[in-house]
Amino acid sequence: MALGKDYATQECSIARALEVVGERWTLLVVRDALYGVRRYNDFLVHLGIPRAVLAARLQALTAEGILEKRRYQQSPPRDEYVLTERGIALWPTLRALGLWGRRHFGEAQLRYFRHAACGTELGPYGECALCGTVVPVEDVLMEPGPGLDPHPADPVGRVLLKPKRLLEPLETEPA
Amino acid sequence: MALGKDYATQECSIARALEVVGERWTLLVVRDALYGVRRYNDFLVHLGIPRAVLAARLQALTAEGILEKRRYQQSPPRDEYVLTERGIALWPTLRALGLWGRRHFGEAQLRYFRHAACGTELGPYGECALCGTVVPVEDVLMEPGPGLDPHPADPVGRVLLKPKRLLEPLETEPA
DNA sequence: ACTGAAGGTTCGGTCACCGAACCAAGGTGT
DNA sequence: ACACCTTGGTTCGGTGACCGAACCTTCAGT
Repeated sequence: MALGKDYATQECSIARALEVVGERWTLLVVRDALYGVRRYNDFLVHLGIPRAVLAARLQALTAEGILEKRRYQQSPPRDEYVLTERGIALWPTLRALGLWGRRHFGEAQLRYFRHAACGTELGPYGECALCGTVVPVEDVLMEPGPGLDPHPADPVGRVLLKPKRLLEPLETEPA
Repeated sequence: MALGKDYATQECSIARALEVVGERWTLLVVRDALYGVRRYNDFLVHLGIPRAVLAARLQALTAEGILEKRRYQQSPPRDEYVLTERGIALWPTLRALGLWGRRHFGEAQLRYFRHAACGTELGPYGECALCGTVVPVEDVLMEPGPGLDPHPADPVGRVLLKPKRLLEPLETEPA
């Protein structure tokens, strides 16, 4: 966990995973990256995370091969953080966690996740019941649900109100 | 998260879930509970967790309705902590997290999870390919794999070397 | 009365997290 | 040329979570 003490005595893949993504904020950064957030400032305003913590998480996730830092313009030099295959592979975990949270602690449907090809809402394991396949992350269409605040304070939240595919980068909005 | 600051600005089931199970050690306690650990001392020696932290986690998980504290003998009064339905529902999350951890950071197979009825190893979503059904947690048989240390230092680890079903309580071994 | 096991609580130290302030590089406006 | 803005950070002091170790309580057995 890169915390004071690791889970040294644990011989367990779950503990290994938590060492990497178990710290505070880490999974929410990955979630935002799945939603298409790529830039430091967008993570910052959407998560409400302290700047220093965000910088540390981005660096750690990059070091672990979950995010990749990529120059997207030369002048002025700007980098974005994009999920690697290893990071994308966290989608089933986040999906399971989100379903559990909604079922047991939240009532309202905040977002729908559909198979982009046919519009069918995904099953609990990210599968499309109609097509009978597990839907690849980039073919998942995310739409706002009835429980979602229609007027979020932060601009990133507003951009995320529009239906879009996972991983598809945020359209940078005009200031 | 019951941490200094919660994920207040997040309107998201994942954030809600992490508020409940996102703290250090929490998911490992739930994992152990799935493995059949029920008693304070067994959690303690198996996790190597500080006593105060364990007490806090058990209390918080009980308050959230994930564990249930249950008197299992009157004299001396002894309580055990058992997963509720809400706690058992975390199995898919832990399964996904464990698979991710093994695939991306650990090599060896530490434990097998099989459908007790037919012996088939579970698929990524806890389904039995042979029977074509999602296997209920209590029908999952856990067996040690080749990567697991055959002589763990702690007694609970030794008991967990024996194949057993999830949720089935540990056989208390003689001192 | 003494000992031991189970299940905690207390305590002082360290380290992660917090918000706010500051910094730097590269445009942009005037 | 100069001020100012945007982006992406780093630094800093304060708070609180986590750490190991020690201590405490209840009850059983002898």
